[in-house]
Amino acid sequence: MLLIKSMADKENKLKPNTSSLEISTFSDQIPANNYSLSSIFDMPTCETEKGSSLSLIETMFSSHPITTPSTFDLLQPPPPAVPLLVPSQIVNKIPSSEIVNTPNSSSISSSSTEAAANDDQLQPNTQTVDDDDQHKNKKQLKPKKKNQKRQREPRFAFMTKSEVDHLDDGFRWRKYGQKAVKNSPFPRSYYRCTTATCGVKKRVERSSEDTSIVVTTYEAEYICSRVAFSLSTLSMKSQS
DNA sequence: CGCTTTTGACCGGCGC
DNA sequence: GCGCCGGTCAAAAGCG
Repeated sequence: MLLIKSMADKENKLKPNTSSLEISTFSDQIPANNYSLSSIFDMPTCETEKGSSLSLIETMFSSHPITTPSTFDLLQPPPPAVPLLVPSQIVNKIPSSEIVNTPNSSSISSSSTEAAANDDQLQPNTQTVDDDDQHKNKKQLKPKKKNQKRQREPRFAFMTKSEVDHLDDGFRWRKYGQKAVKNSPFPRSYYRCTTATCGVKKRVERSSEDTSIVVTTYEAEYICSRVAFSLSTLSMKSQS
């Protein structure tokens, strides 16, 4: 779990002189009082399973190649940053049902996106696309998948105190949807990573309980790791 | 022109 | 079966 607070002035996208970021990553399997990062030299981690965590270095260079420019290249010279612990109360505000991270979740063979892609590959494409097909309604465009319970990808959320909803986390994202959230005046935005080989999705919504907090939920652990790493890097650079 | 955002419709799971 | 809700699609509009 990474818990960082940084006094940030995130490039031009953020209002200057305003941003105080509190970022936390967590899963619902992690006790609320189980924080780490007591100093900037501690390697922040993304908790994956109960009692285990991956070092960011391990996850960054493991089996998930990223071909994008590195996060370090994309990030601007950091402003002074001060890491500190985030109260566990804030972390607990996220409904646990939203952060799915079962003990077996890390061993799920394919993500929801990948599963969908695999399913598409498995299904023979017997239809030929012509002009008429394009005028068919959406029900016909999508083949139904029966008796396949969709497995949800484990999610990892960052809680960020910021006036800006969509923070620059070093990846390129394309918004593909926005929905009103029940019991919240703020909409939830859905983003898909547009980087090659990166099919990760994320959701961004502002907390209705604390409107200064933006909750960004990633559907891939290694994204979480890289975001955490980039943030910790910002912190370390600012100290030197 | 290519990429991103917007937005209404659609889909599937779930509870009643 | 029906309605609700979260998530996704895709056409149109916007933008650099």
